Amino acid sequence: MRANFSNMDRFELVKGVGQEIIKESELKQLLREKKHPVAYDGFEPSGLAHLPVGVYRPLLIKDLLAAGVKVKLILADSFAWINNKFDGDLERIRTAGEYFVEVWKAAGVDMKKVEVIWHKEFFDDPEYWKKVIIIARNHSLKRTRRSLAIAGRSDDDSQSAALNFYPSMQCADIFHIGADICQLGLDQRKVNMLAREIAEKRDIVKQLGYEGKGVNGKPVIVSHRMLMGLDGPAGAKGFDEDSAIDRAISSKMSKSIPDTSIFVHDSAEDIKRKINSAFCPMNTAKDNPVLEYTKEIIFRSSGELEIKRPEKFGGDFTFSSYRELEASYAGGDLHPQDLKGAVAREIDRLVSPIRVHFEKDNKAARLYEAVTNG
RNA sequence: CCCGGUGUAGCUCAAUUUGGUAGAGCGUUGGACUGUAGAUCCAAUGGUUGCUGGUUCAAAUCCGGUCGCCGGGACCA
Repeated sequence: MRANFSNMDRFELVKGVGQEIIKESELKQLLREKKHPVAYDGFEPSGLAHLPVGVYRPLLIKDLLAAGVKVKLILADSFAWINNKFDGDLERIRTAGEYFVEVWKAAGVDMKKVEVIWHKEFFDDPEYWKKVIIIARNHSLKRTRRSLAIAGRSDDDSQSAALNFYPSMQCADIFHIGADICQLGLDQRKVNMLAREIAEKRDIVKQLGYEGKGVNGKPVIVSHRMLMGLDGPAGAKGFDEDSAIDRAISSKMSKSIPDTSIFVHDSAEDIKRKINSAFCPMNTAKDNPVLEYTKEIIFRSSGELEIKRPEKFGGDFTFSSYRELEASYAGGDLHPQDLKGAVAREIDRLVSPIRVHFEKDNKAARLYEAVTNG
């Protein structure tokens, strides 16, 4: 990897990670001002690692690291506990968290450069709770409910009251770790926006100990894309007022729907079968999950893609950029079935080291076992 | 703790009033059509009716008990 990136290169790298950036001008400024700004991502340990978490996120982390960004990863064990994951058993939640760390190691992330934070540490810190309350004091209950972005608005009232702590806590995380960049999924944008709004008050920023962080005491938001499920775009489910964002979130690949997800433990045959049955309209680049994986995963990881196909369909061909491939596909020169073959092969190439690690390594196998039976 | 509602196929629900061993849509699988998928058409797959005891020739249905979920209320010295 090259050692000296220009600020413009660094900007392009970070920009490439985000589907939405609030705001680009601030990101530019941040990268100018700080050689090693802090970005954070966090999530609740639960279930098995699928493509977005097990393969895509590691690729994004690598890009951030390459841009000189310091990456902090919050394993939201206490959030999972509040949410009653694993029957509220913190030990099992922690095991699930360790499993994910193991996934990223196997995916080739240099975990020495990534700071892993267990949220439970904050949970036990009175200073953290002070920040949670300061944030809660500075926005309305209505705003908190809006930030939750729970699908199916009609039964919002029957949700656990504990969920109301989420937004204030998640915001507090940002200030508590002094994150310059909120690098979470697009589905988390509302909470990040809330943090920006709260950060507009100077005295609050001071109380939260966030002075000098972000840009002018405000965090920059770099929301990464939600990879689509294998079955393609879904209708809007009410996650956001913006219909495009709503659809993007509604269409995301979900761990809880195994048939539309690829997991890092899937065999080459599984992957082939799943990709082959994926939604993939001919000549159409928009809302096409297979093309999305091609762009976001394959080209992000290797920079070229070889298509193998019978002579009668044009013979083998190697694309050296996504742009080139998309044009060919949109023009009808590249057939979906030929693309699928190549995509399945390349996804397996990325998944197989992880899959094998969890089969061969004793510690990893034990974690996998524990999460599977959890 | 009390009152009410509810529990039926993987999912959403019907059949309970007038007992006769369960249906639909969606999903899943296969086929047709496309050199992929989807859409469309055809076919198949689907359930110890929460659990338990009883009444009856016969119980998803009636009666008792029990468990889970949802809503409301009471208690708050």
